[in-house]
Amino acid sequence: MTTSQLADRLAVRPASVTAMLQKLAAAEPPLVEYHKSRGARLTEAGQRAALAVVRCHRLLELFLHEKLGYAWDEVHDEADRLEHVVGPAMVERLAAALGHPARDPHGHAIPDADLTPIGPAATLLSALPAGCTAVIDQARDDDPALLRQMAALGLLPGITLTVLAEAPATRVTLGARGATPLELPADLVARVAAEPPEFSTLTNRPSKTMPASPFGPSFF
Amino acid sequence: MTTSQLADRLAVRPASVTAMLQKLAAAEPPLVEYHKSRGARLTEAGQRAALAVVRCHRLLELFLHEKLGYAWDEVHDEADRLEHVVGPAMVERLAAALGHPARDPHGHAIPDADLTPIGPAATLLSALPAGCTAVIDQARDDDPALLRQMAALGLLPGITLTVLAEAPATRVTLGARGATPLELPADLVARVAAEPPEFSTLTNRPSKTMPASPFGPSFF
DNA sequence: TGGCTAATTTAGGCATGGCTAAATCCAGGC
DNA sequence: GCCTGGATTTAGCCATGCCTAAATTAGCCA
Repeated sequence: MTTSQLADRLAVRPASVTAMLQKLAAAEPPLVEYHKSRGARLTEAGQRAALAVVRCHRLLELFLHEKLGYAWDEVHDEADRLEHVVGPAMVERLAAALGHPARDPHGHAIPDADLTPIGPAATLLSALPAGCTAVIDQARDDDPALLRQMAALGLLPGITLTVLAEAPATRVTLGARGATPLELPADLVARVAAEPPEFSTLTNRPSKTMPASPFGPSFF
Repeated sequence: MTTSQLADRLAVRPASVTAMLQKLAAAEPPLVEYHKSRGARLTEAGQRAALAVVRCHRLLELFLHEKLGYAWDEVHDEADRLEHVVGPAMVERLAAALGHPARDPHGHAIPDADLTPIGPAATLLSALPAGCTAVIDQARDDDPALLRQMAALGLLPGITLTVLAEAPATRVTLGARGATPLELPADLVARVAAEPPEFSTLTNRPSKTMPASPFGPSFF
């Protein structure tokens, strides 16, 4: 990662990134390996620290959705604030209370307690060739409007779709066959990933109901 | 409240208190009414802000105990960190998930959603006259050792006790009558409050089991 | 009323994590 | 091999919330 890539992602000035990278590289143990004017990369320790935060964030998202009845487009911001103060003990209690889940409400893998690195994401819808059949795997969690749009279209993790055309616009059919074709917006197909049915661990498990949790929180 | 009283309670230097009081008094709306060199007092808005934090803190404590299986002496610190980042929506969802409870695990009243001020606490055990029968009402939540000691003695909110003697040490019997007398440490009786049975809303409701939650979290 | 002591406030620092502006670096084009 | 422009780093500020040390205030007693 270069300094400016990080600055863009974090919506922060490059100078601030430089300062923070220097600090993280000087930490004990160092969390990044930093080569002046040349970019930085996570160390082993840095990757574990990052995975711990990701684990916490995703468990919180699932908790807010499953146990408190939040809609799947509302959980990200709350989790973002909570993730930095939730202690390790609470993370594990949350995991236990949720049954040590493998995925958050958006389909993202939840790192296990050992902080094993998680594999690469599935393929973006925008990269699927026409004729291809795939299972929705995950969607970015930081754009509520995207998530609401997906819910409205019935485009949820676990749903199977078939690509009819990729240009000029992505046209797909949902479900098995014969359903009415949908035209998917370009910004959507660039931020939703899918997998071949034979790879998906979500197939035919159309997630209780990501959007609004109409049944209410599970412990009422 | 004077500056030094606040400094003591907050374990902070008086100079820091002065600075913060000036800031809170200058806030819009002002949260404290501050008279230079003369002390400060909460404004209406300040009291509401404080009650909102207390409500959040106590709901979190109850949540951690009831839903995540924390022991009652472990919840305070976690709640202290969480209370400042939990948003208003989550507070109300927690309240709903817990059934809009009136008390936290230590017996403290939870302010309602309207932030109605809560009444004065019950009487300290140390102030009960010999011969008096009372129901344990609440205990300070910020001292895990005290809470563990109470649990070990069976001194839980809702438990009825009778004071046999107040000096030189407080001796009590727990439960109805005839039980073996207990001698209570001075630091304990100064931090646990009780009420006359006819005032208590906890009578004969010896709280499922404050200490360890042996049945595990309620939604397993 | 003067003065003394304790309480309080002011003045000036430190660390965090952001910022801008200015210097420096470096890679590609000539 | 230079030179130039974008990327990067440095230098120097700002706000927060805490600190210490010094000045000030206030209340009490003679």
